[in-house]
Amino acid sequence: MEDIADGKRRLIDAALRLAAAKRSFAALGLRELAREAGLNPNTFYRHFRDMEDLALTAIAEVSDALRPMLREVRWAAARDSSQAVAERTCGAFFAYAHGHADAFLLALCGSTGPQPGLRAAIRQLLADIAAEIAEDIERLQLIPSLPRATVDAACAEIVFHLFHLSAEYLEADEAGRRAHVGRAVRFVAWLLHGAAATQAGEACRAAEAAGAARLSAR
Amino acid sequence: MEDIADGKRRLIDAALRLAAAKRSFAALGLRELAREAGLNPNTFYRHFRDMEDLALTAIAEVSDALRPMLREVRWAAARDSSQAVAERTCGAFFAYAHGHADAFLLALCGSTGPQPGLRAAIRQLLADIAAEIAEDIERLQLIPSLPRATVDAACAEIVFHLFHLSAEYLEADEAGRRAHVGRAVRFVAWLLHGAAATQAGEACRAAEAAGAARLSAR
DNA sequence: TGTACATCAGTGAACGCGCGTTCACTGATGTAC
DNA sequence: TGTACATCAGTGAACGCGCGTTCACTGATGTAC
Repeated sequence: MEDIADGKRRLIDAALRLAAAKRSFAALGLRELAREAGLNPNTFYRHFRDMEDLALTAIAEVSDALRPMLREVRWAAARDSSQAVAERTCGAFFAYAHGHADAFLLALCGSTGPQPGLRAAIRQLLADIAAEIAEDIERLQLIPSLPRATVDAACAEIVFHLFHLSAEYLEADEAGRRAHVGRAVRFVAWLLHGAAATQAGEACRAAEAAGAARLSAR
Repeated sequence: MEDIADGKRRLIDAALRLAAAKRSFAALGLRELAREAGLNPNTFYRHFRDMEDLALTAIAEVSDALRPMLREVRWAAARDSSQAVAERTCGAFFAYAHGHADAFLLALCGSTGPQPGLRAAIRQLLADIAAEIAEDIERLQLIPSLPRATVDAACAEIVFHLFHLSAEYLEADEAGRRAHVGRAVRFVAWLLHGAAATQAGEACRAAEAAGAARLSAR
């Protein structure tokens, strides 16, 4: 991470800048990239096999920074109040997206782009974040009524939703961005309440069914 | 729609085929497109100003077919049972995505792509579908407890989620596709239940607050 | 401490190729009189 | 009913340009002895 060659660093940064500016990683040219980085086109091959290789490197950097940061936010928020966890995680997620808009736009482009490896890496990043959230929900006992499988599923939907929402977030102005964070927070609340309510309903129905079975067994 | 020139039709179809195959509309070339359509590169200019113009035409066709179809499905399902509406709408949505995979992949690529007009058109399409669902929920009195603004917001989240989910749906095999429809149905149930529960909670708290105010006013 | 050698980032010229866009053209299908 | 003209989809050649990739090279930094 730290002892990365100067040219490699410049190529990654240039790729983020260009892909974000033209909102397409697929249409990014190697020479265009080298020009932006102030390097000979050839130098690209010193560091990367191809464009996908570069994108995977950039995504790995985002993953390594974003995931521990979010985890840290959740544990800090949990110390204050369990209600704050969702809100603060949403806030931190979008704040990171805002601070690393280029990387997020690359990830958003890449998630629907031509490189299967890149699509898979982004999907994996979202899956990892979701798994960590689910784990924290369990460890911090935030929603004790929900079975782990349901928590996993709900977290996957939440991370998926927030990620795609970040596309609209990044295009908005200051007021719009605040509105999007609010929208996301409400979405998370709805989904978790809904999952809990559905769970309770099912448990209730199961209990009723068991009761009916006991009655009819008499 | 019907009296569309033969070459124009072939260019649109070729664009859908190529964009879906390479999973990128941005990286689609004009000559490549004409080759696929079996036409002279020049013919493109007879029918379209540029690539964005072509994409907007394709999206408009999808919109004109998909929206009335979904509406029809909802009203037909409502005649059977109000519970079936969400499930059948999800099913019909993904069935359409499956039958028009090329167009959906273009829309998915386009939603993060370089052309601002195309991004806006896709966003508008999703907004229109969401508005129609919200309208139907109100007219069919499917969730009478929810105020219209909340229904609007929930529908927007649902359509947004299903649209992006369709990317994973289209990559899955037969079993995976069924699983994705199930996932979507459960998601919709969670979100609507959650919105209703949150609403009830707020109404309750408001009532309590009003009660407390009345008490303290004595 | 000095020398020889290996490693590695970056260079510059050259290649053949497909690109978007232009121009002037053809040939078929309406349409006015 | 016939003729002249307009409209329109599609053609083919040509343009200059930027592309990805290759090759053989430089010069700096480490490393073994």
